[in-house]
Amino acid sequence: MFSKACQYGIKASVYVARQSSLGIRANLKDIAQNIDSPEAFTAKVLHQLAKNNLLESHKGPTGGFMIASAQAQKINLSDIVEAIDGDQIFNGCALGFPRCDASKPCPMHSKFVSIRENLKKMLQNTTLHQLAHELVEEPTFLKR
Amino acid sequence: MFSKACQYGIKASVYVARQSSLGIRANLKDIAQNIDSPEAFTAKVLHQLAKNNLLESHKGPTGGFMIASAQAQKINLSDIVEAIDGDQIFNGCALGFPRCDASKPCPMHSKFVSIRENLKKMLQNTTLHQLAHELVEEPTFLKR
DNA sequence: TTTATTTCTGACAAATTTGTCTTAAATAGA
DNA sequence: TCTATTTAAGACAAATTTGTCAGAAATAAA
Repeated sequence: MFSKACQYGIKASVYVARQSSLGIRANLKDIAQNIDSPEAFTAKVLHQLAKNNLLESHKGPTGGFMIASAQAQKINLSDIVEAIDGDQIFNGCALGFPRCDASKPCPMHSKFVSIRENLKKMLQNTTLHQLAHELVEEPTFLKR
Repeated sequence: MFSKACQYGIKASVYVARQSSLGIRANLKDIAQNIDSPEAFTAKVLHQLAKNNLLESHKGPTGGFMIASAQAQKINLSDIVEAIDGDQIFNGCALGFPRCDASKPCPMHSKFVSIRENLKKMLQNTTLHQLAHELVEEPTFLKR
């Protein structure tokens, strides 16, 4: 469904947002440990998110990553997913056709659109703030 | 969402079922041409489906692949997907955790379960016969 | 029985995704 | 200014998925 890069990206974003809300700037090592991901690979994902203005990065000692709470309320899961995996998941055909719509549907089209739309809506309606917040009030986990 | 192997598998199954309903046994070359897929790779996928009893294969001249209409009514899309991609799509966690449920949820869990269930139900409730049949009464396409 | 055709099988190759490593660039603090 | 720390960047490596090829096994038909 989502690539590993994307999964790491979501976990990292949730962790950074949560730390930020506590006034703590999270650095790479800290993030990777807390979401149980390979450090160097996670660095790339974080950089990708930073390039898309989905989080702030700061170099140097005391540096690290931040997402202001106000920002976290504006960022949807769909933004993160799209920044890393692209928009294939939102618009793509189940059978991989470059073009597939009601006027020239693949055999799965009519059954698949509503699934895809549900997923899209869920991702577009879920903010990063929500995920980070719910993590606090009723704990959800970022590592096993 | 689905691997390429799985997409080929679905397309091939639909094509074979359709040909079978016309009394025609489809061979590899014919299938690959009509679903616009690499021949050798498709052979592997077909073999995988045959191993799972989702279609019959016959060697030798006039050989090829078949799915009896009665069978096609019993085969669900979920059977095909599971035979090729496994059951990760039905039960897997959005963030990739090996275990993720209400008692120990990942941050996306509560939002994701209904999406996953919808997809599962759709695949379980759609028969191969349906897809192959709809292809006839209101054409859907297997290649572009 | 022989031949031609077709699926089966496994080794190999290419492409993509995932992951690692090293060096550069920035910067906070002594 | 100097040093230590941290992200940025890009080359490289491993793993997985996708795709190819060649020969074996089965079988229909002559």
